[in-house]
Amino acid sequence: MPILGRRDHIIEVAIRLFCEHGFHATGVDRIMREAKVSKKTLYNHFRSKDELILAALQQHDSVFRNNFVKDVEHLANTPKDQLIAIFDAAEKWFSDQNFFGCMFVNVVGEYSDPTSPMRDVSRNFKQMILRYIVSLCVKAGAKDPEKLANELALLFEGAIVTAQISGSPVSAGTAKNIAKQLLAASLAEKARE
Amino acid sequence: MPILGRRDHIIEVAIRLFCEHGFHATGVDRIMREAKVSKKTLYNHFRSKDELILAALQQHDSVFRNNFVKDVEHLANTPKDQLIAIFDAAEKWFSDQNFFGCMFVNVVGEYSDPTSPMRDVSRNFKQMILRYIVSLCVKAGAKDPEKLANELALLFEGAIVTAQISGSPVSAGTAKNIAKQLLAASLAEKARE
DNA sequence: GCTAAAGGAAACAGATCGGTTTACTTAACT
DNA sequence: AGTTAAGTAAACCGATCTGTTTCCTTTAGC
Repeated sequence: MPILGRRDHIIEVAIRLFCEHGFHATGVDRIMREAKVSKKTLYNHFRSKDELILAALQQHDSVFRNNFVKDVEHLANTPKDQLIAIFDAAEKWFSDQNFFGCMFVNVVGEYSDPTSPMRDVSRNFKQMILRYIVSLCVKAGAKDPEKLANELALLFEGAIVTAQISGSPVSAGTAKNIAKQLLAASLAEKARE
Repeated sequence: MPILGRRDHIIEVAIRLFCEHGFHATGVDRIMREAKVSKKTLYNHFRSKDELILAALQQHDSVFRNNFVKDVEHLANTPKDQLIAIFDAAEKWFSDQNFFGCMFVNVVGEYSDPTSPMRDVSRNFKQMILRYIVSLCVKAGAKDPEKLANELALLFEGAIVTAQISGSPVSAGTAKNIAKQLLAASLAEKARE
């Protein structure tokens, strides 16, 4: 296996284990065993477990972003419809056998120090999602795009956690329903100007 | 210290540490050290760490429920206003120095086995919150109380996680704003009958 | 074909994990 | 006053944790 592929493979395995079992509960021994890689190789690519955690979070950030945006764009064509399609993509995500909630929410539950780099990555991820929703709100012609985007992001967050705890994807539909109302109200207000 | 007081004291310390640092990261040594209790005493009251975790979750369940309902009832008098006051109580909660998100969300991030007793406790907690909101919706005269309650519970969840990650309590206001719209719409639909 | 980097397996280190046991002390009840 | 239950501090257990090191094999480039 090529060198860069090996590093990515370790990260991929680590993401899966961190998502399913958490960060403190996942030891490096298990990661190297499941990645079929020696401990020396693992520590050759990552200086510490914390660095591997950070690399996993950053990788998951970009992979999730790409997949999610792609999903939304395949599910709807106009910005207005895409704002709603966010929750269809969410439902698909929640229905996956390997859905264990949001990795960035889970990591924040294990590292509470606000100066921790893990929390930085989590905050950045959520801000990235928010910026994406803001851009759709602007293109859709919302009255107050920032406000609407914050509301939709909060709905998204609520749907994720509710699905994680209940074990059911129906929360996506609940959130979608509210989103439709908020979007319609925002567009109507704009039209009334 | 009386015997029952000692057990409760251990649980109280455990709850604080589990909330701040997570479950796997908090060792029994640290709990006994901060509770100023010997290891023998701790294992005399709890057969294992898992049993202590469960006891902590159950205790937090009832304490949180009592405090939260009391807060809501002090903040508003009518069921309709109390449904909105949920988010004022939430803002107060988020502003606390010792706010580390919802203990039941955090525990689910560390124990993914759906048959785990920790997840049972979490599901039960969220259902208890939902039933409370349903009862308020019924008393408020909502058109579809179950539906509205599910929506408000999802908003509540979203506000909690958003506050936890962002470190700001403003998400409570965002959720409150949406809640007002949903409640008004539900009551208006009912009146139109 | 030789050199050098990289990987694998496994031993090792020191700390910490959950949990048990021992020896001694405290406090309460008849 | 003497018994008993419950406490403490600390040693101890085996397992596991993150991280390092050793020794040997593979592989790739010149």
